[in-house]
Amino acid sequence: MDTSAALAIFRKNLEKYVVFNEAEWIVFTQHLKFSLLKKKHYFAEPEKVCDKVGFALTGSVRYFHMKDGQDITGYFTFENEFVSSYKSYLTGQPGHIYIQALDDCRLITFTRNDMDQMLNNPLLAFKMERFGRLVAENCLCCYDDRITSFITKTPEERYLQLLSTGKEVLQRIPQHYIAHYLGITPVSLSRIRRRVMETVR
Amino acid sequence: MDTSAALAIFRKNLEKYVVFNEAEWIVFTQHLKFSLLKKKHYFAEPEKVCDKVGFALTGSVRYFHMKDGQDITGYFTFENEFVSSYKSYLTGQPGHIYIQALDDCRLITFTRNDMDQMLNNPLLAFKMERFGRLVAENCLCCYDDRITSFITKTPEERYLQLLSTGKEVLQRIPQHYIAHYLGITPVSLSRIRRRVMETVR
DNA sequence: TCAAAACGTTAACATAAGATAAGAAATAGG
DNA sequence: CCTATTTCTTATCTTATGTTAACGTTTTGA
Repeated sequence: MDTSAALAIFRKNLEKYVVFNEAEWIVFTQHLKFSLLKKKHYFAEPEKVCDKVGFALTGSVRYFHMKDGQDITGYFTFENEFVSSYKSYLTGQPGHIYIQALDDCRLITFTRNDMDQMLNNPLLAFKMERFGRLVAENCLCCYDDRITSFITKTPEERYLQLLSTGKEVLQRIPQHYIAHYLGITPVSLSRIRRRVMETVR
Repeated sequence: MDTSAALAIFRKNLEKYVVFNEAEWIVFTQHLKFSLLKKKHYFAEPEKVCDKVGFALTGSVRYFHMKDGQDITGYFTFENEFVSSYKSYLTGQPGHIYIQALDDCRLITFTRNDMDQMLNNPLLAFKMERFGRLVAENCLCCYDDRITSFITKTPEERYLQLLSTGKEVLQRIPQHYIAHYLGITPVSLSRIRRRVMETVR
């Protein structure tokens, strides 16, 4: 995949938020950088400000916390999705999470500074405000669903919900990471799976 | 509190997002309505599209789900905060939650239609895009913290965290509502409180 | 003011989850 | 290809939570 093909894919994926005309796209792309995040390397780390957003052309990442020396996975993103310690990016404050590549990731990135420049560039400002709004709003809806599932569902129900939404993309993810994503221990998820299997039978 | 005093308070509270000049403010306020939501009445209900956002001048509201005939509280907001079934407002799809007044609430409201008009009004569009973005981003940070607490903390730790953030405003809220907000049952919260008391002693 | 409803605690019991450890299976990486 | 690591399951034990019900207290609303 060459640079222009990658940009075309990125542009296509942005269309659910905003559509750039040619002039805008030229300026926008001047703020983009390509990078490779190799497997097990970190996109973000605690105590550090995450001043950038990435878009994964290929590869996937894992978001995790460290608590009492234990690594607790909170989220994943996959190809054609954004990657960032979003809260840190937004606030400019140090984040609390690790973001680690599960595979080699080909990324398109822009920094907070780039975004601020674009927000101050009359040619792009309006569209970037809208872009930022729509991304945040979209993200908010996902967060809302997730909080609701913690409030109203049991771990078993959350697991069944995850199965039913059938993100086959989760197939690749080790099960103990998924357990923490569901708010339980790997051992507990293993038991839930057995329970579910026996019930279905 | 008369109308102009109420508007002044609203304006002041919006300043953490955007600052309106006089011309903008005049247009903006033309889209606002005042209303009274009486105690126990609903601002939003499941199956209905919530097409508006409120700002509570006075009063507080409770957000809850119904599951198997049981009422499960997910959130609260208080005076000088926004009220909305935000996801429903954003998507235009029917919501899943009840929003019920805990006290009589004096509200300033605007509809989604009003917002869309303002987003299409050159005088206001840019500022409203930014407003929408900053509100969503701010909300996102709160949601992020909450999800993190479900992933990384025990119910007891979540309760202690809630105490320490010392929102005295929660003092007014019945404890069984807070239990569900923390993702546990009222009986369990009562036991946690006893445990904590005994430990402190 | 008074009866009804809501609220918080406690108890008893059943169930599920956490912690730890062990072992088998799958995977990774040289 | 082979070893080291990772991953998943299972077992045991402990602890926390859910469920239900009872009781006393407080609050509400007519």
